[in-house]
Amino acid sequence: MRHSQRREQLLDTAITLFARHGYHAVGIDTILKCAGVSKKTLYRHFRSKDELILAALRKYDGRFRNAFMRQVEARAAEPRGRLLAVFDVAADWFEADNFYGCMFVNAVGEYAEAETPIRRACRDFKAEMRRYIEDLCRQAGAPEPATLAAELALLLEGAIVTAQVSGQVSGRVSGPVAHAESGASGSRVAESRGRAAETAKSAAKVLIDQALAAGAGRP
Amino acid sequence: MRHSQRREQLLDTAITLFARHGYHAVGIDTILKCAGVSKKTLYRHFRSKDELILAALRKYDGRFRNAFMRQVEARAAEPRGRLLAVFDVAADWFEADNFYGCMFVNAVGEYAEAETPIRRACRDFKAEMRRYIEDLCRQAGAPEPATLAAELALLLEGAIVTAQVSGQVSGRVSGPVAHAESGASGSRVAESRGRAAETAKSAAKVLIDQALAAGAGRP
DNA sequence: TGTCGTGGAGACAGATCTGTCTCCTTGTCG
DNA sequence: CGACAAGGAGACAGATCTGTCTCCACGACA
Repeated sequence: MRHSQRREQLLDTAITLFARHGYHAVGIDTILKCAGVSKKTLYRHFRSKDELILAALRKYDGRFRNAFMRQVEARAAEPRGRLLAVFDVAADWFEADNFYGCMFVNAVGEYAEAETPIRRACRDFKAEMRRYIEDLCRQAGAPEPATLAAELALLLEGAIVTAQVSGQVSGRVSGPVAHAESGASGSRVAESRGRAAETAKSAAKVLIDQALAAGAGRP
Repeated sequence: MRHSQRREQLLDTAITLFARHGYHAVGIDTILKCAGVSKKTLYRHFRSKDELILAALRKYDGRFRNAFMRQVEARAAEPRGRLLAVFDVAADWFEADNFYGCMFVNAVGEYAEAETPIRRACRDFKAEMRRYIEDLCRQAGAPEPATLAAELALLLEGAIVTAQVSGQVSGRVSGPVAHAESGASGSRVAESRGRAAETAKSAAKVLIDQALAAGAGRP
């Protein structure tokens, strides 16, 4: 395996484990075992666990935003349609098995103290997402794209958290003991989480229409 | 000190520390030292750390919801005014020094796996908050109080997370080293976090008015 | 005054964590 | 073929974590 391949393997494993279990809860040894990489290799690429976390967040940032935007653009061609498609893409995300909320929000929850690079990475991610929504708002002709974008971003953020907290856990991952009611519960779980996205979408529609109407009524 | 006083002292300390640093990051010994209580006493009251966390969340749940509702009701008498006051109360909360986001959301981030009592406590908290908002929506005469409440709850949730992630850290707590720019930065921080609440409030106004207008136009 | 429950202080076990270091294998390139 | 860098496996140090246990002080009450 090539030098850089190991690095990516390490980061991918770290992303998966941190997303699922949290940051403090996942030890270095666990990541190493899952990635099939030795400790020496890890510390050759990253100076410390914090640096690994930071690199993982950065990689996830790029990958997530890229996929998100591509999916939004695949779903609709018009700016207004794309603004609404944001919430459809979110619904798909929520219904995935490996949905554990927003990695960045969870990271800030664990690294709240002080102004660490980890916090900065999280702020940057949210700012970029907001900027993308703002671009869509501007293309849609909103008179105050920044304001509308801030409102829609709030709805999206709220939907993510609500889907994370309210949705039951997937169950599939919890171990060898099968739950009694785990028959069709998977899809029921997905449905309950997807509802947050639907609610956000219907609220977004109201806000978008109101903003665009206000823009149209102006000289 | 009385038996039950020690228990409450323990819980209050735990709430403060968990909120600020997270759950895995705070060890038992730290809580004991801050609370001025011995290890024996802790394990007399709680079987394990998880049980302490659960008890802390439950106590915080009651205290927070109580204070929140009292403040909302002190700010406005009419149901519609109270729905909006929710976001003013949130703004005050965000601007407090000891604001570190929602304890429950952070808890779910760290205990995502499996269906633990901790997860359940978090879900219950969010459900109760939503129910309170739904009651206000019903009193305000919304034709579909559950739908409007879900939308407003999403906005509130989004504002909490956004205030937590986007807002700089307070600084005051970070140690003996004073930051160079810590002169009036405290209020600037509070202002940046309060903006999320303002955005949510203006969006809420649109959603509420639209819902109430739809209700008035119906037989 | 003697007894008993409560709690403080902390030693201790056993596990786990991060980060370093050694020993050995493997693959690559001159 | 020979040198050398990369990596695997894992021992190790030192810290920290949870949870149990002992020893002792103190106060309430018969």
